[in-house]
Amino acid sequence: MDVALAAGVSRQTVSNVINNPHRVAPQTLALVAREIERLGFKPNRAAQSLRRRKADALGFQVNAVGERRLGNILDAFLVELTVSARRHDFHIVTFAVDSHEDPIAEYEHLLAVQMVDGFVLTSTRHADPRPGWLLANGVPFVSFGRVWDDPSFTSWVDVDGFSGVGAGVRHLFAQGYDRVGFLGWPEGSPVGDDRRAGWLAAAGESAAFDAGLQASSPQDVHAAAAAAAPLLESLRGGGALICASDTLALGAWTALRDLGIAVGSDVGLVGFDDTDVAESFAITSLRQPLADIADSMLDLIAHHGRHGSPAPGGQVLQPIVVQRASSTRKSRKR
Amino acid sequence: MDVALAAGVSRQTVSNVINNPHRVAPQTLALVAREIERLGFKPNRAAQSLRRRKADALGFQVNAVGERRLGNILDAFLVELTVSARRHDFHIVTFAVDSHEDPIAEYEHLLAVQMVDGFVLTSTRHADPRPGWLLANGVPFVSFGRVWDDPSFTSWVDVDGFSGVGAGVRHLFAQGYDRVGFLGWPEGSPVGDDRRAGWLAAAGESAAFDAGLQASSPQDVHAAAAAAAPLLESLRGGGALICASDTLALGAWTALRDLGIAVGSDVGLVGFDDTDVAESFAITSLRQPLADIADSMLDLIAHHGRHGSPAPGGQVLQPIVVQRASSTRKSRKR
DNA sequence: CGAACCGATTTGATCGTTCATATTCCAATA
DNA sequence: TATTGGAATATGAACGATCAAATCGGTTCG
Repeated sequence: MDVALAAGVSRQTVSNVINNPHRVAPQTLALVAREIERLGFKPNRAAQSLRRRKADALGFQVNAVGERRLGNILDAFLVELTVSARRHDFHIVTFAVDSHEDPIAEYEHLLAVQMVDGFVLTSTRHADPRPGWLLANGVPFVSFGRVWDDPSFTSWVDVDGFSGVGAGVRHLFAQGYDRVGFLGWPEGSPVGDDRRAGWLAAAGESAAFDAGLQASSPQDVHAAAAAAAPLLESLRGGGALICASDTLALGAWTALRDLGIAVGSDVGLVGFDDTDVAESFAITSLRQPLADIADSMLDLIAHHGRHGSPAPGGQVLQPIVVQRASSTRKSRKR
Repeated sequence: MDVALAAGVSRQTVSNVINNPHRVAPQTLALVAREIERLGFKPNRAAQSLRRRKADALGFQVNAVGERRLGNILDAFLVELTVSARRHDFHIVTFAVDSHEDPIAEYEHLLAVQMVDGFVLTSTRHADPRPGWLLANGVPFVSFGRVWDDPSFTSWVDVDGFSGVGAGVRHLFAQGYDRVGFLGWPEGSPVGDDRRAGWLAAAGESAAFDAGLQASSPQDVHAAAAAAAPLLESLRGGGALICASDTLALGAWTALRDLGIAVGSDVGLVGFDDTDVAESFAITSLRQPLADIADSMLDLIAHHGRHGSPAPGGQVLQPIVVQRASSTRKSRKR
């Protein structure tokens, strides 16, 4: 080792300077640290990885090809995750899984060749085989989004859809809209149902509550526009619509335009996720705190790595209202 | 080594079975291969990496946080790259660079610790320091998009914007639109200027060519709508507009709606990149062959890896017209 | 019949680090 | 003075693969 030679100490001492500074005499520490700095020494990851039997990397399954990206936060999430990972001394390795293939195989492979130590899961489906398999094999992982199937899985971080929509509804009332309708996904998706329940609870508190002011549509702009249109007709003149996603909100936005209803000043509109779609169309939305989410997730996984067992308890983070023109009642004239 | 024991051969023979099968006697080969299969043996990447001094991984710099993703193909590209990488025995490692930080430092770091062997560049800017540095240091890399600054950099794969727009223009004429205008970015961006030139060349061939039928706008839906509006007025009744990006096209789309002009049947519209935006709004667009691009890029980088020097010659791939409602003149009544 | 050759396989060293276990040195204690 | 203890540092082995060179059998040939 070059540094060892230059500093006149053994390789182990250099190793200790980096990994166990407290074991090294202050004077030696300073000397070696200076040489490390001077020579720009960086420990070789392959060698570390081989000896320590860990990769310092996490796998991240990217959306299958052809998957919808519009109004999807996962791409933005990957960026935040990458940024966070650096602080946690992890690297992120992407991988894809053929849809007609055993989804577990690639996870198994990456672990077997010691390419990654664990995984960051997203888009956990109903009856998803991954959490169970990972848990059974003692593989560290965290999921972005609750693993609704099984409450005993606790390695997750999620956003509070219920409270989030509630906050959105209260925001709309505070802006002076008198009724708030809801456009969600068809019943049956845990996330969607949670958000709908948030609307029911918050809007239900108002005097003018009408449980009929809701509609549902799949996650598609065109379909959402069609589903929203009749609802928007009845919200004309001071009502507002809150949606389970920005994509749905965008659908509603185009419907409003087609109906000749002024977005914001006549009918309020709020989306969910605060994707680029919301920003581009000036639609108020509920921002998922992606940076905090990524950070929490890596904390949880690092905990697992250190203690050998999953960290207890999932974490629910609060989204925040990002106000834009679509929920601004009136630009004040002066 | 377990397999060696089970097959009754030395570890080196097992290694040869995997890496140099021709050196092994057919009978031994079969025997060892069977044991490898049976025991599910996968060579440890850390050990390989240490010995061979290569990481079998490429770095991919993700968009800075806060970067526009709407109408951006890079997220989709990363997916294709990940898929392709697997075929080329590479892994993709994402990393981010703080905007106020030396952009080279992270590249240097990843190489120094032997986390990656090379890089896949995207979004090469004018006067980008990266290609020069990488070249000077003999680091394998490919760029998605020409490195316009310096024609001596040949490690790139790009899409032919000139021809692509030309194909779009011809498509529009074939559909029966009589004039084709252009909405592009402000002059000065090589990509944008290339696409504009493609319009000039193709539209210039038509009898009714009017060089005044163009406008420009930054890459933003709202701004694009404002810039497109006057142009669209003069294209009413059988004209068409081709745009330098889907984002611009989406702006034009909203402008058409606001002007009460029927998209497609009255005025044609074509975007570029074929992102989700185009699909969601039924806008005809020029599809970048991302899978082919990723494949070509990895071929180039693998070439560098094998031969120690950059592969000669950049590659230009052709985008193809994906027709949707926005450029369909009339749904045939029956 | 021995030398030379050849393909198939094995052996020893090595990549760069960390772990486990020495060793060294010096001060405090019996 | 000899003993013990502990902090600081050094040494040998190991992680799991590949490389380079050695060995082993068996042919071929002079």
